[in-house]
Amino acid sequence: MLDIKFVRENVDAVKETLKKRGVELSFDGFLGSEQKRREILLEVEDLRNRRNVVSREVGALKKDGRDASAQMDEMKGVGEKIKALDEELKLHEQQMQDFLLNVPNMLNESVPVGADEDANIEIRKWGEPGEFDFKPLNHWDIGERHDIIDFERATKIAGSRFSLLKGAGARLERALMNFMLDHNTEAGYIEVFPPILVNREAMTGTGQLPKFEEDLFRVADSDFFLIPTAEVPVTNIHAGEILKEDQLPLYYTAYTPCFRREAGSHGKDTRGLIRQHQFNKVEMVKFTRPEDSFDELEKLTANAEDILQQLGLPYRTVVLCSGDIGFSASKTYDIEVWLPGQGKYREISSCSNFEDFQARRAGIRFKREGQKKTEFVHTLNGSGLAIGRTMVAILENFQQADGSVVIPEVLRPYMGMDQIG
RNA sequence: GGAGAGGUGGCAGAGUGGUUGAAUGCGGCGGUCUCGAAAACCGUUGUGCGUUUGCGCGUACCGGGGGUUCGAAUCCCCCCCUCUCCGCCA
Repeated sequence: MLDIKFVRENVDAVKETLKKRGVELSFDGFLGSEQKRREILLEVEDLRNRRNVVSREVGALKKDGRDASAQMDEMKGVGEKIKALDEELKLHEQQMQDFLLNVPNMLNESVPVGADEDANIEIRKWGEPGEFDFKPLNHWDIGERHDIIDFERATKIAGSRFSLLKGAGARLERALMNFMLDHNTEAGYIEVFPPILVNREAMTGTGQLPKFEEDLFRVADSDFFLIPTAEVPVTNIHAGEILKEDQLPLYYTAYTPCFRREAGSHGKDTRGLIRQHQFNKVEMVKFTRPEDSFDELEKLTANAEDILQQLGLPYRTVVLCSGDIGFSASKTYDIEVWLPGQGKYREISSCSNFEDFQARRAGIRFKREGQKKTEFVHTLNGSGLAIGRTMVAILENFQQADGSVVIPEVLRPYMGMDQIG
């Protein structure tokens, strides 16, 4: 959420950002309503003040055993008046809130302007796509061949966009999970295991609600939602808290399953593990001081990249353009891993700085040493990494002519084997 | 699911209609003392919003919402949550 004062004083800049993002949003009534809100507030607080003063008088008079009926009569109608104004005020405040909750974050000036992912800019590349002297298979073919991924039975159990991992496949999933958590823990992240069902408030705090409810699974007859990413419960760990400056920066890492409706992606990635309703991910979340957040974004991204380097998977890093970046983010790097089966780079991690956008929604603040006033922290998060897609990358990149798949060195202690097949 | 208890400041814990933003203790911060520290003593210590160049002032907040009243942490109604016991259960 943007600061209402900021929006009031920077309407043109906000409109410019909306344009860059390709978002249509009407400001009609916003400024007038905001003006009106403050006028009413002034009036109603004045009335309250009067009531408080007179009521105190009444108390003093009665204590002395004197008559206070004149004062009491004077205040008779004031309560009603306050109530009426309060109602009007609430209406305006609700309008402000509804509006602000649907305004996306401002963009960092380094974000390239563009309509869609074609305008994203590659800023780094690591490793070279391997040469194969045979036609590399898709991961689903490899999975089938070794009987480690079973899509048919998963469909029977749940439906499309679900998968059943078996044997070395299930083992690889678990190995990746543990390897990533260990990696991040060594990098200074605190491991947590949060609830994966969260309430509406938490979803609003990180920005999934109210705008993107159709992307989420909601549990029937309750107001619980299945998390689409660990970002939601982990960022909300400190919702409504005031942290001390010396607690920052705060790093967390969490493995969780993630659940997404994929409502708008019919026909995309219908085969394989790339786009699932349920997938596993290890996530990193940071809480930082405002002045540190962009340095921390670089470090966060580097940390995610390091996982790919240790696994020996070629990747490139792109900075998302204004039309492709998410609602809550100020700046985002996507890390894309090379997939020989598809012959292209695919997103495997998304690392974002949200600045104070989520912190304002969720009420995550901190106080500087010796300072009285509180400030919003900056929040960041990034995948480290999406586990299913990492499995895809390993199967496709390390497949051999004989059909076997070589397990990366760093995973072998976790896998208990050197190769699959 | 059944029965009961309870939700007050960072924590513990008073407060049942009139300067109570809230006693007291602990913790935190500042100071006195000390070579230094501990102890002791003194002082200080919530957040949001509005307003003001600033000091400040005003207002709201004692789980949430509504009601009674000149006035509510205190009375009434509804809701939520937590805890204990029983039942069930990984």
